[in-house]
Amino acid sequence: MKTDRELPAGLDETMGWLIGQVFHAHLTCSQRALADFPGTQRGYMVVNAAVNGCARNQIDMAKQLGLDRTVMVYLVDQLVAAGLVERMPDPNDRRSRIIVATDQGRARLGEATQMLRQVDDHVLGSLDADERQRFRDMLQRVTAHYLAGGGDERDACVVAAAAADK
Amino acid sequence: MKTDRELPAGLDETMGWLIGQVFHAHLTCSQRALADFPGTQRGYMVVNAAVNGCARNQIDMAKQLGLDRTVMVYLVDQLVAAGLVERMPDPNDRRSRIIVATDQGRARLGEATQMLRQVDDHVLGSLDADERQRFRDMLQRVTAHYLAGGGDERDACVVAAAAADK
DNA sequence: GCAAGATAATCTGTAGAACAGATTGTCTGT
DNA sequence: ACAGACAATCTGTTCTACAGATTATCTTGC
Repeated sequence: MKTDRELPAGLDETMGWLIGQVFHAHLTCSQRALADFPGTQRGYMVVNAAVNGCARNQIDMAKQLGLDRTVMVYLVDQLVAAGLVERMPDPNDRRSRIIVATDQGRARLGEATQMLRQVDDHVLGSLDADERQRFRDMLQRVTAHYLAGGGDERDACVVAAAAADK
Repeated sequence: MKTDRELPAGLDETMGWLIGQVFHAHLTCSQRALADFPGTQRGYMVVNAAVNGCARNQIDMAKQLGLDRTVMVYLVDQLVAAGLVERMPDPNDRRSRIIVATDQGRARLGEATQMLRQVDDHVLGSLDADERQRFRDMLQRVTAHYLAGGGDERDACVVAAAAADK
């Protein structure tokens, strides 16, 4: 009754398409959930990183989050304007600005995190609790493995190898 | 020795970030694999759909693949120029063009599919064969569930519900 | 102590993609 | 035959990411 729209023939076996669909589903859904959060998903990431305090400065944070340094500028601008974070001058290096979360930022982050949890439950609605845990676990391992391998850099050789045997 | 780059604190629990990382990993890797495939991933999707012949015309195919109709135009343009597909006039409706794959298109699709399989193996390298199968299965179920629910449309209510209890 | 190079943040300009809207040719129903 | 709908295309606008230059600051070598 619901499955009048089926998976496109052939594509349902394509891993890239499947991942893309799930990504898109989660993206659009969380986009709405974070609609009035400055910078939406990326803003959330920055505030989260600020709360955890695991970055020495803007560029360092940008690298950790996989953002462009120039994007970071107006992203932090928005968050500062909304009062969620502050640019603290680094006493040890006057070039650097340390991004610290305000109390309000901490509070908004908590709310947003709860809403995102509901998004997770919605998007992964067809998996039971046990499967969800396994799914998350697999994602973590794949991500860790990818980042450990240096991100994009190593991919080239794989492609070269694949192109070789033709 | 490899894990000098760890998962950012806090974010590693965020489902959206994890999915995004895996998506990005697969995207960039398959982008290189399909570098000389006209239209890269999207071109691949179109040729695949053309081979399966499950679309009545361009717009229908665009809908099935989740592409914009105007994007479809220059995407098919590229593929025609490369000789992978042809725009056949629909004898029943002269407005429509049926997208059919050429022999060359079929061949290139086969090659590309093989390369993408190697990309899958590379990106999911940290999962064993059994886990990979379960992972793909979960993705299929989540995607089917999402598409069956009408894609984006239904998401709004979830967000509304989440926003309500504050 | 100071010139030379590196680095953090910012600003500017540009290239590319996505999308809305108008246009042309065609179909369908009355 | 005429009005409205639809397929494909074209045009123009908007938005975003990114490269490159700029300014202020730090570090190093002499």
